[in-house]
Amino acid sequence: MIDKQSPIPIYYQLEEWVKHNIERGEWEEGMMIPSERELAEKHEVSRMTIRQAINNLVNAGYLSREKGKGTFVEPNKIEQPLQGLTSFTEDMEARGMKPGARLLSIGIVSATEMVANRLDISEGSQVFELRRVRLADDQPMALEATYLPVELVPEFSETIANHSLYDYIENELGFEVEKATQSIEASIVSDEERDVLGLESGDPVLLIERCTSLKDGRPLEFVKSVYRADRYKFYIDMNR
Amino acid sequence: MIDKQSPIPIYYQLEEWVKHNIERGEWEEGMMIPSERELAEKHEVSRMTIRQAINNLVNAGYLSREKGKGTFVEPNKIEQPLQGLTSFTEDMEARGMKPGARLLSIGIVSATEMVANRLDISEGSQVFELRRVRLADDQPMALEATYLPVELVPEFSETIANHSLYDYIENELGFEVEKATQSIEASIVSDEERDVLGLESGDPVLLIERCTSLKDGRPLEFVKSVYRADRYKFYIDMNR
DNA sequence: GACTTATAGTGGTCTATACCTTTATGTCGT
DNA sequence: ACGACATAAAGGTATAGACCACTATAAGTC
Repeated sequence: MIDKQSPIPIYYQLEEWVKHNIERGEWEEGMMIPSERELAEKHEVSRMTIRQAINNLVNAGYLSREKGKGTFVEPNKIEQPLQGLTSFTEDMEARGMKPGARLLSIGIVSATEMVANRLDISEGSQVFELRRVRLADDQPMALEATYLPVELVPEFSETIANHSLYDYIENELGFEVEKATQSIEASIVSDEERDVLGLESGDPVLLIERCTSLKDGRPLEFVKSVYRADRYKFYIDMNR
Repeated sequence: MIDKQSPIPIYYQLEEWVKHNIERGEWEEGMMIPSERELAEKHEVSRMTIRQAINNLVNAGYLSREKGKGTFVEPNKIEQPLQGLTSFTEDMEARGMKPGARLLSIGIVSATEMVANRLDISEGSQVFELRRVRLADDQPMALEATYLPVELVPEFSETIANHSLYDYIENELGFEVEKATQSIEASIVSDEERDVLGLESGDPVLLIERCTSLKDGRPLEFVKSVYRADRYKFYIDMNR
């Protein structure tokens, strides 16, 4: 179960073991897990070691502690990881709609001042540009322009663009997506956007900009979206 | 500096001391802080104790560790703690504007269907209603209506309303604010909102709804806001 | 029966120590 | 001058034990 000779830290092995118990339903939601002292004895490790494992799982939201009572399994962490960074596809599926896309253009362009600023590169650098109309249940939902520095994405095709960008980046390129900064504002649809979104002049839209960064801090992606306000509402959960 | 007799945990006192050093500029951004062993000796505590303090600060984003190198001060965490749940006041201050409010109405009303739903109470229940025009640098920024179940807020006055609601709830009433769910959408200003916000017909606005809950799950507050889109942009940071 | 008091079990804090890996630097031999 | 090796210092992991604060329960008292 736990291999003390392994180069993998014991506390990490314990984390995986606990998560396994939760995911396999061995330990049900709301249930009190064995006490730290019990677990320490069972695995023949120090209590501090089991505490380190539990600490990490509490921080990750799998468990919660209650002084004097015990440690308990928190409800459904299944969909929680999506809470933060979701792709359009994930977002639409969560809303029970069929996601889709219509390609407007794809290619390499010179970064405008705005794009260069957001991606922290020099103006005029080459960037991949991907412009799409995003569909929900085959109806236009948003107009989306994605920009990626060419250095980070050696090969880029339409095929890749239509699959999960995050999956491609994390699994194929081995980069770790760390965080994103979004800005959301309201506006009136512009003349160029109007027809492709199927709107009338004066209709409101939601402008969303997103900058995604890698774990090492390098900007990875800049996305500028224009959502139909009559069909899209942005939801966000926050903790104190 | 550190009081070992205090009921406040030593690691927490150390956290405050480190944060103090950072905020006072004693330890500059990017600088390596003294090693764990040095700090442990200086404060006459165990290395594990100083590590607990540093761990918490690393999780909070104040510091970062690099194995074999040292522990370093991360850049500007000044506005970061507000990342999650911010009041209008905190929000405006973070933007470098002077927050203010003009009271429109305050009192107890019967919950409409929408308010009752959000606060998880029966329709027609009594709720506190607080309607204000929110000002930034003395200019109208948003129209805000706040609803609170009467059971949770025994006494409520205009004075309290003008101070920090969260502080009042956490410190005076002893409730712990846990999380909030927000929805954000774009719209066109309505006729009733137009004049009080100083807008013209057809101007875009950002509609924000927020439901705040206590740690025990009970809904605490429902806020419906209408922000001027020309002055307000919503920012949100997310982690994967 | 109702209240108080002990008691055991829980997580929370803290110590002192040991040994590991990673990083940077200096020293020696060539 | 260059490379190989030793060394020091940093954070990372782990131990065994101690005591504290809080919670629930059982035992005792009125």
